[in-house]
Amino acid sequence: MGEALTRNETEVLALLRGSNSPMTAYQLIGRMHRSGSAVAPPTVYRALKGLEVAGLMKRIETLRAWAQVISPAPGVVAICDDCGAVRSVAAPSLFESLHQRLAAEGFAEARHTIEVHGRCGDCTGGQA
Amino acid sequence: MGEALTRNETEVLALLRGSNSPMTAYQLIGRMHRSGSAVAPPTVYRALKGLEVAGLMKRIETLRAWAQVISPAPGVVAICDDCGAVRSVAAPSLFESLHQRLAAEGFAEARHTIEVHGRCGDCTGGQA
DNA sequence: TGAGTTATGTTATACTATAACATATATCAA
DNA sequence: TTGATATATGTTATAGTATAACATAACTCA
Repeated sequence: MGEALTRNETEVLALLRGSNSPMTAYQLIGRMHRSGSAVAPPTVYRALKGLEVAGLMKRIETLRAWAQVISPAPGVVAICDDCGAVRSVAAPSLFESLHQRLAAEGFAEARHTIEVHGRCGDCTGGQA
Repeated sequence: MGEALTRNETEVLALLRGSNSPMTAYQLIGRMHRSGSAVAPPTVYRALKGLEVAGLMKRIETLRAWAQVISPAPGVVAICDDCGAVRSVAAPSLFESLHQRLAAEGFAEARHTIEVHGRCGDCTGGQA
């Protein structure tokens, strides 16, 4: 467990850590070019995949972009359409009730994607 | 309300109705070509957008494909990885608890995407 | 040494989606 | 009937996202 990251994975992770919001694969490629690593798409897609498997990143499906996420386990991804920030929020009871609901339909879950767009607390200034 | 569908929208909807599983935009284009309408991508993307606005279809983000959906309101999309079938399941209490959970974080929701992959009842043969 | 494995590099191409502009068709008021 | 407006469609080109396939390097360890 906890495999060491490769050189490319480390570089991609650092870029995403330094970004407040998700980046597309091609934004990452652009950044890497500017910083001297002239990588091709497969390089960054490989790194993204490795980081995803390691649980360090997620593809944000609704943005077709990639974000570093902290949360382990399945979480709810909250995406601020204002500042771009992405947070993964734990919600075990929610997943439990989702499980109940789907089991009632005879559906056996394997993988969840829950993304919510809106405005984060910082951007609403408190008035949700 | 209930605007009439355009010719292209009608054709795209008919194709999706006839399909058990979601189709990509380019699969739709291919089908339409074979049936005599030599449409270009913007044509089908426009139709898809119109149908989505009308609440008749959804883009399945995790599949990058489009599916006819019945359910009104926000629902949970259950996708069978075996047979490809997509169902939209109502789950009002789930959305309510999701709302509570996010409000507690100061997050003001605007739009949800909930997609669950797994195996449907037909494919598990009952044993979930 | 050399066989196996993992990471990387490289080229090309597939797949998904939209911009921008052109044309047609419908509606309706003057 | 004309023309103003709006809506639908067509057309060409291109942007943006992702992977296949093959080549090379580097590492490990029997």
